[in-house]
Amino acid sequence: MNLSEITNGLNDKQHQSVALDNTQNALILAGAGSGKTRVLTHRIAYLVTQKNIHTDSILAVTFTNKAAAEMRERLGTLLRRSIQSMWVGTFHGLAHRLLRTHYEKAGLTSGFQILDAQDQYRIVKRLMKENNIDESKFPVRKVQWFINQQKDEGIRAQDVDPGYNFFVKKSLEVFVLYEAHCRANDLIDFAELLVRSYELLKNNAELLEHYQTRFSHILVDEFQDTNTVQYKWIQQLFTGNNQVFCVGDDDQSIYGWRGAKIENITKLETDFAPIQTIRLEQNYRSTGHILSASNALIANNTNRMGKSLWTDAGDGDLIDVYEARTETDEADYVVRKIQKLIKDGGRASDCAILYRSNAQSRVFEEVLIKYNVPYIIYGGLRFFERGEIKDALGYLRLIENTADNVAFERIVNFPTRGIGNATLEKIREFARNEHTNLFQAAQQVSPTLPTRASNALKGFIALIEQMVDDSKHLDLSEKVAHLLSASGLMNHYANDKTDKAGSKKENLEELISAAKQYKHEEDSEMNEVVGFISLASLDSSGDGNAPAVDNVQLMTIHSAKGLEFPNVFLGGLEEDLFPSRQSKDEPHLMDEERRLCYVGMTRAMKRLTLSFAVKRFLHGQSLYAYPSRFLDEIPSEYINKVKAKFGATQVNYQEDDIYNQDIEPQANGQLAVGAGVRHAKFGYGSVLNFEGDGDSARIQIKFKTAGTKWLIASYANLEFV
DNA sequence: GTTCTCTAAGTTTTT
DNA sequence: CTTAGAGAAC
Repeated sequence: MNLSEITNGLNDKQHQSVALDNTQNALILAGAGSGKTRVLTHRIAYLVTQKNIHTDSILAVTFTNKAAAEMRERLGTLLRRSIQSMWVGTFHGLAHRLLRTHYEKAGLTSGFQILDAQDQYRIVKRLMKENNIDESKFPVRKVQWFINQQKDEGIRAQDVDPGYNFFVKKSLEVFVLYEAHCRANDLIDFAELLVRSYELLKNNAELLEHYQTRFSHILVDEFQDTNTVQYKWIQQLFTGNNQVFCVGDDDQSIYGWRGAKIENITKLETDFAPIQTIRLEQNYRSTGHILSASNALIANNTNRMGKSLWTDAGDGDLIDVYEARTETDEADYVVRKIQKLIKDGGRASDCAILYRSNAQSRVFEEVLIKYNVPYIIYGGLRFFERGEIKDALGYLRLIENTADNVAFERIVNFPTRGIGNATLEKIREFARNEHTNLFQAAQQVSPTLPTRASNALKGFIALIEQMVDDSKHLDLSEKVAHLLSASGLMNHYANDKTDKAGSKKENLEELISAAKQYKHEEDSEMNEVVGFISLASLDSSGDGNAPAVDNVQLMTIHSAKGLEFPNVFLGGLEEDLFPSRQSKDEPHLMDEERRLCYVGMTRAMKRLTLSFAVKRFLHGQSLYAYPSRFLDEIPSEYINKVKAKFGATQVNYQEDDIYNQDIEPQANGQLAVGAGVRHAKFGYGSVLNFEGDGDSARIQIKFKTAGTKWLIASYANLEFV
């Protein structure tokens, strides 16, 4: 591969960044839509092909799994060679890898488990209860928050100065208990992954030196989102004999609430000196008005590093600002506009609806269903975070490692089998006194219990032992399938009357196929089951498969970062919602809200629509709201104001008459969007959406009486009418 | 010990 | 509007 292949189509600044001398540290201040990912991947390609840097010597860190996957893919096609051995991943993913490889030196056993936010919450809550700390005075969530905040700063419990703040004092008590509990049980929460791997290298000079020598080139994406520990992690690997290449944009820092420090970008210039700073300011994404409006908005922030984006793409359309009467009116306007775009030849997937908080998605969802517009929601409750999935994984974890106490607690009495709190408390006490795990404690305690409890517990122990035995020779997906039926989970959810749509059962079936699709890396530090379980904790999205059908995309602005769409609808621009109420009192929080708005607006390529509702139903009550201050900060010359005429949204719309809709039906044989179907239990309905074909197809159907559901073709037994 | 019903409290963003 | 928790009835 020659140089021109790599630098082809890059502008001057991009070219300069990519082809910097390989002994040079660099900070690339890359504005929204300035080709940041491109520069990063081409830089790696340049190093590998032009400077003969081995792929093993490259460490590339991103913030999200999505970004890491994208980078891997782009590099694969660009380099046309295996990048297997290259360390590309998220901070958390790479830290995890370090800990798995050197678990002993990190003070862990090979079976250590990752705690997700929910697991952590449960543990903090139980510790507080056991130690009589009043939850009403010290909310669990706040204490959990406090603990994570310290850890994001790299601060251990013993290093916290309680001062005279009573809340801090109490939280610190819990922090101490929590740390002891995690150490005793081999538990690693998200923040701990980073702190522990940082300490691992700090305390093992040879190990640190090994990685310092190995990684001659360290590349970091989204540098403005790094927190203190992440910064120290990078700094520690840097010796001056290797090079860093950091890409970031201070105007897009939106994770301050999670401990991210924008200042880290400025600190780079001293801590990694000499470092060359290059600004990428040409925007290739948005048209002129959108860009000017975004520039004007962000100019209201203080302490910017300074940067002004420009484009030669022309002015484009004005930004529509819609004044809705209510949140339903807002959604109605947005969805009908999307329908019109589709009718005029646009694609649904070219449209994105963005919002500040997840709760706002519901109204949009309802209206999209009403108008039969296919959609997909990102975020919200993620696949691997669903209760039924965590139950199943609990069994998988316990079978893999009976010492897994978190898993034990979760499933010992689920589905219910007569093991109550009284019994559990005895098991816990025994485990504490004898320094053993809960499963072993249960084995010891069971004969001493009253008959009923004893039998119940013995039954559970036998069940797990049997499952361990049975699944020895099964592969991963067979294991999952087996445990679902043997544990009684599948049966439980199949008979669950509260699960009206049967979606929990479907999710469990989905878990089997997720296990089937899981690709385990041969040279991994983990076995297949542990690898799968870790994936479930670290990559909560779970939806690896892209939507097969053309869908409108709904997500929070946070999850839209790094993405772009031809048509963006940004809703809920009201004071106290966006900017959020919690950010009002603190100028630096307000600045972050503004950056968030800036990120949202700069996702748009061709058309941007902003909207706000005069009256909004939120938190169970209707409130009148003022338009967001951000709207006032956009000069009126870029804006086209749209207002609801009274009655304008009263459409002559018939529930069942999907043929009156503005949607082009998509078809795959008999299976077609809009096709009428009959289901034995749910009755008549029409197809809204589908993925895949044949028996494995998943079909979304709006039933006349039973609501909207996703069904699997092979189970649903549909009759086309 | 389990299940049902009622009340109260909390609601930004995510690896 | 949701969800978690308490209390009562089985």
